[in-house]
Amino acid sequence: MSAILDLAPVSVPKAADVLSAILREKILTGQLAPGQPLPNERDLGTQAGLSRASVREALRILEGEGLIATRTGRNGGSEVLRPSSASIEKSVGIFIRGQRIRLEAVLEARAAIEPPSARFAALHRSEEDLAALEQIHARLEQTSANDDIPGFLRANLDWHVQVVRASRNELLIAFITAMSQSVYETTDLEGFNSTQSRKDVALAHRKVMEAIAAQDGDAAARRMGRHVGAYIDDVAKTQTKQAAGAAAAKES
Amino acid sequence: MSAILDLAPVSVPKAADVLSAILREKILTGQLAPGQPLPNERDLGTQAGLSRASVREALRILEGEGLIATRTGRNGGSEVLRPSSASIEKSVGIFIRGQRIRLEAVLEARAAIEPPSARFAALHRSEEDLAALEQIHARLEQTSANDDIPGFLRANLDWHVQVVRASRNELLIAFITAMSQSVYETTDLEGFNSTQSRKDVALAHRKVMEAIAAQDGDAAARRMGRHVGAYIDDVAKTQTKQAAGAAAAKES
DNA sequence: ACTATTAAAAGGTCTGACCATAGAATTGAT
DNA sequence: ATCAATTCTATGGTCAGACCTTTTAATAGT
Repeated sequence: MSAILDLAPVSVPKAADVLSAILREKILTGQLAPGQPLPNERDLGTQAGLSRASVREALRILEGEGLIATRTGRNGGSEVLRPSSASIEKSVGIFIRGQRIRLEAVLEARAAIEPPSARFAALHRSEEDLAALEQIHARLEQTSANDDIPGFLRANLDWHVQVVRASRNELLIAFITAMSQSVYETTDLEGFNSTQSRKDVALAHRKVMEAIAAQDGDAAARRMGRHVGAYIDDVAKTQTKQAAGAAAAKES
Repeated sequence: MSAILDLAPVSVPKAADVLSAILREKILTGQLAPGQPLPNERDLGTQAGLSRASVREALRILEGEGLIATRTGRNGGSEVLRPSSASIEKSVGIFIRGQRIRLEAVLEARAAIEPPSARFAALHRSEEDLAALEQIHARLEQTSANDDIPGFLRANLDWHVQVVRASRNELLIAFITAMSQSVYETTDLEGFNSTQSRKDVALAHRKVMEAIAAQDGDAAARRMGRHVGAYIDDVAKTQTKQAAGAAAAKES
């Protein structure tokens, strides 16, 4: 007969996962500080009692998480990195593309984050933040005057990111940056075809900047809210028009 | 003599990166649909003209990005996954830990996202959403009555996540979920020691739920804003008290 | 028809070799 | 002594092939 042991399904973790988990923990707890070099792959294998192949898989995992960087050549090897928002941006980008998130949903999320961010920006902004905003705004007006639509879109997005930067909240910055990338890639440029619409954007930005400069959080949040709300409406209208256009074209 | 060719620094991408990029593109564009099996590693190597080691590194990268899953055994192999918010949660968690983001900053970001999310929730919520909220709320009151502080915290966080779920915005859901995990791990439980503070939380939740049920977006956003604002103040106070206590203990 | 055994197909791991790259060390001419 | 060209070497990148482990299909036996 056989005794019933009521064992939980025994997990068989892979060597590379175990090693990467150990190293990840050392990095995240600060035992391995940013800039510090890891032993070379052969030594790591010897120390861990693993083959070089397994060590390499572990390093690849950490590299994918943005925790280390690896260089070839003499004095090469793997170096510990400070985790940046880059991997958040990557995963958000994959999420948006993979889930086929609609542009309106991305804009909606952006619209949710930006007004409170503008409030924080008004409260926390430094003089450098204001200068950066002004510089981007100048670029916005320059590209607008030159009918450089892609440049205008770029400057527009950069301005919004910079507002959030001024909030000094690293998470909000990471989220906005991640979404901006996708917005840039999927935004239709036609919405900015008219000089008037570009002037409206510039004016709204100017009002928000004034509130931020004056450290008036309420006004900054309110004006930003109106601005992004109007923008979403515009996009919706443009897309409706396009859909109508497409339908008309189909009929002919 | 040697002609000047003005070459850009020629990039030497790694085999695994190239292969993973190709497969990633096929997955994200839908050429490889979720559920579909990839060829086995040996075949992939033959098809791509690469060694199995390189193929495995490529698969590991995709696995880390949550794009495929791999099983061992006969009928095993790699299968395409639908990208979920799991990898966003992972990268946000690493970011928070690695950058040593303060709890207040996480709460601040949450406080920024939740009021607009509550507004969307009021506009988009289904009956199922309301039922889910009620159920979590019941758990909150149950754990509160039992002085089950960890359970109360869990129910509390779950409720906030569920509100955002009702917003139907996948990105906001992903962000909130990601942050909640970190909040749960780092929140000090002392803030909920008093029966009164727990009752305050329950009451605030009730008010928000009423607004969401009534599809009153403005009220939902306003009430949620007050609730999370009060919560942040509480945390700040608790931490100040703790700091004072630590200082006093030091002096003695 | 059911159970136990065996076989096969897949991923997981290891070994050891060799290639490619980048910086260090050496050499040699001025 | 200095600088430029050359050679060397430490490191990651790649490959080939073997073997182990896990899972399930196929088979044999009752």
